[in-house]
Amino acid sequence: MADPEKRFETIIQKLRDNGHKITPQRMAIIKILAESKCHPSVEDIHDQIKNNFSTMSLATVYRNIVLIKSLGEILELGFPDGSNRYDGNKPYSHPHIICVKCKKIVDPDLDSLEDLKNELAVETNFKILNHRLDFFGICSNCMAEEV
Amino acid sequence: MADPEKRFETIIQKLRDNGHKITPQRMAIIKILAESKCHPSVEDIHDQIKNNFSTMSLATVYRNIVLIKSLGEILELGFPDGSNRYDGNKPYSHPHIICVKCKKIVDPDLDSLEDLKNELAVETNFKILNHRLDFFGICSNCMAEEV
DNA sequence: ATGTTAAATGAGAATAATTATTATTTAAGA
DNA sequence: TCTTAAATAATAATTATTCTCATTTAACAT
Repeated sequence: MADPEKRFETIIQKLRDNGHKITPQRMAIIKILAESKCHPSVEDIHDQIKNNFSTMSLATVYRNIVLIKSLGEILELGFPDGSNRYDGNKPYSHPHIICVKCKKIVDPDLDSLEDLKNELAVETNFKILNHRLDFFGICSNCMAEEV
Repeated sequence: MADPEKRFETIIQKLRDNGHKITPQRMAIIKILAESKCHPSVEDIHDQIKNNFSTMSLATVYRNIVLIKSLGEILELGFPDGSNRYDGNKPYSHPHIICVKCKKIVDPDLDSLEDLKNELAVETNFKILNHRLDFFGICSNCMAEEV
């Protein structure tokens, strides 16, 4: 996991470089995205900020996510049930493993992913650009709780 | 790819076994899902059937997909832009590689996927149940077209 | 410091995809 | 053929996201 402070600064700088203003609302959103505890949803972000910023609009969260995504600084994870989750800490393709019980999301390091990509490139002749790899299972904690 | 005829029969039989009626609309939907050319969307299915069945309702397509999904006979692929695609031919987790130019979806055979799963299980201590693996890239055809 | 201006925001309306409702139709077994 | 619960068509309701527009404000110049 990258240092949230550094990620925050990186995103802010990128916005500055592209001529965008740094507003308090924007900073609050980026602070949460830079940390990306548990890959928050738009609602999560909005709820969290509303505690300090009672007038924070949902539209502002959406707008900022679109903007920062267009700069390549957040990764969007869409799920079939329509829930979108965001990761501003590691904004590039990487595998996840998700506990179907407690919904925890873990980022594993998988050395053999390179082998898989090589096999894929050879077999399909595609030029591979990025990926979305999610595994679903039950974490050791939830497994222990099962009787 | 499984034989679409066989897949059709399998799904129909499973519906019968669970006490569901076999209507013409239902059969038309299942016929398309059993083949799953290019993993159709709800709209694709509806449009295709409307040619023969002018009164076919969108809601019926949605309802049948929910039902057949609950019986484990179709795989739902949700994408971040909100588009959901369906595969009733191979209704279990399997990797895809998707051309970002022509949107073609290919199902590769990846022997090294087992190694990856093993590495993952060891590293995370999760009990792995299923997965969603999508690679995005450019197919050889589209690559050739680039100047 | 103050003024200027284009960008950003808040609030609510608009949109689009999906789900629910209800009256009507129909598949399947008696 | 009859009966009945399930399925359908049409449309209303719902929900997540995007748009609109009046207002505010960050950033820059003076």
